[in-house]
Amino acid sequence: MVNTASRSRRRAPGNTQERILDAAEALFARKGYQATSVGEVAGAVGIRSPSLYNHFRNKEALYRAVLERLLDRFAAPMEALAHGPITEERLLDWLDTIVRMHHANPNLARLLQHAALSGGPGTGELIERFFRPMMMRDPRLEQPGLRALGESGLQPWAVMAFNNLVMSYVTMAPMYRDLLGQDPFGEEALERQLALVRTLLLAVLRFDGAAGAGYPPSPTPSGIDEKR
Amino acid sequence: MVNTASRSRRRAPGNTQERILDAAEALFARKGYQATSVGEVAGAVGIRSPSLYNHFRNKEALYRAVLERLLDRFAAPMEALAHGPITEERLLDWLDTIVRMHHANPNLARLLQHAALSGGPGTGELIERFFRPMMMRDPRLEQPGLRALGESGLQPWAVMAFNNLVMSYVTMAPMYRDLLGQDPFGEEALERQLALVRTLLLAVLRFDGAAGAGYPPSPTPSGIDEKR
DNA sequence: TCAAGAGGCGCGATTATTCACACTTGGCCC
DNA sequence: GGGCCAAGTGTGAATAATCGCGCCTCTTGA
Repeated sequence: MVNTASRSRRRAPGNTQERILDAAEALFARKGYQATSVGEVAGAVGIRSPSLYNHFRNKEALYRAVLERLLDRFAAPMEALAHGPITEERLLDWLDTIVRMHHANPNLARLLQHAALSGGPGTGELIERFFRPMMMRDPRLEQPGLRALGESGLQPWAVMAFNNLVMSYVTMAPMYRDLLGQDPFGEEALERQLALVRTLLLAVLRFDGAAGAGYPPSPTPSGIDEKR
Repeated sequence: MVNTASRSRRRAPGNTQERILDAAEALFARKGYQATSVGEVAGAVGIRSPSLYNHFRNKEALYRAVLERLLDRFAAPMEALAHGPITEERLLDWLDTIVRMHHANPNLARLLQHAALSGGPGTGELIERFFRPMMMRDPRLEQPGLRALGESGLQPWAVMAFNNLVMSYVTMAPMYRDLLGQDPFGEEALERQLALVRTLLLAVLRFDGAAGAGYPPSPTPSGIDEKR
């Protein structure tokens, strides 16, 4: 479908727009929206910043394009989990899928984390499009253990917890790199993270009544400085 | 000369240095090191940026002072957990404590998250002083379920997971504020988070064999307990 | 009277963005 | 083929704003 008949001269090795998006994604993910300069992005691509404006109206448009591309990448696999009854093994599948997605492409989690901390353009849409769908109280919880979850009103909290668990692995990984003595994004680490997360889910499901409000109102260990 | 305009009493409640630290902490926590300008900090305090240099040598020194103060606040309660044998209920206490600490003062978690994503001054020290101590393979695991954890080499991974879980609650909370229909930093939310996290820990401890050996897609080729 | 601390001024660098301009193309007419 | 133009994509120079930060003066509480 793509012609690209003649080999480009010394001009553009590939689609510049795509290369800008790649570079911008990496930089926005690492430094956030504000701390990333368009000159930096341009430099990473190998052009000067004014040239970048031939492809994107401004910095914000570039950022939104990056977001859009990332959300699209995640949309399809998530959609697949959206139909049919929810069983234990389907929950495991869901976990498995998002762990692998974030592992294979950590930048969405990083951008979401930046947005959660600092805000920035499009944060509202981000919430609506990425978080809202997975937080809606789901009437499809059919198994007894799962139904308890849904009816106790705990479901969104549990979803949040597991989602945080998965995303923070990606966003905090650099901190643990040395401590673990293993590349957090290697194959072996992925398997370990998968096993751990799966174990947690199974454990909490089996635990059952767990969800119930039957928890002692916290013993309050030692003094914790409140804000003055 | 004439432009006096006669400001209000310039005697502030506490000394200016403290107020600068407060403002800087809030801003660094929200926007990160690079994206925060000293003018912004000064503005929040109610002074001009050159005045700020009467109290801190430069931006980096200010940032490090903020870090220092935060680490100090967390040091004492953490220290309390550092001695004696580790039992199930002591683990629960530990979780309880750090959840409450982060809840009462979310800024350390936010700064750590920024540092994990973008680096910045003092990131190395942050790792050594905050993460290293809690990641060291602990010989004090005495209960059978816990011993399995330690000997399987899974301990650091489990610690990381629970720490991530607690910290990401703080750093991601803004995203969920609307979705949960509740202030994530209110009293009620704290209790809920405490119950959830405690349930998770108990569940995974009870789950036992949890170590992961029994999981199909996780071969776990053994022998990872080596430390680099 | 004195020093701590606040503010005005300003330098040099960097920011996002615009503009005028060069060059390389593919397509079209002759 | 050659001539020609429009579109696309690159550039350096220039804009105004903001950045971190040093210098120097003035106010103020002790």
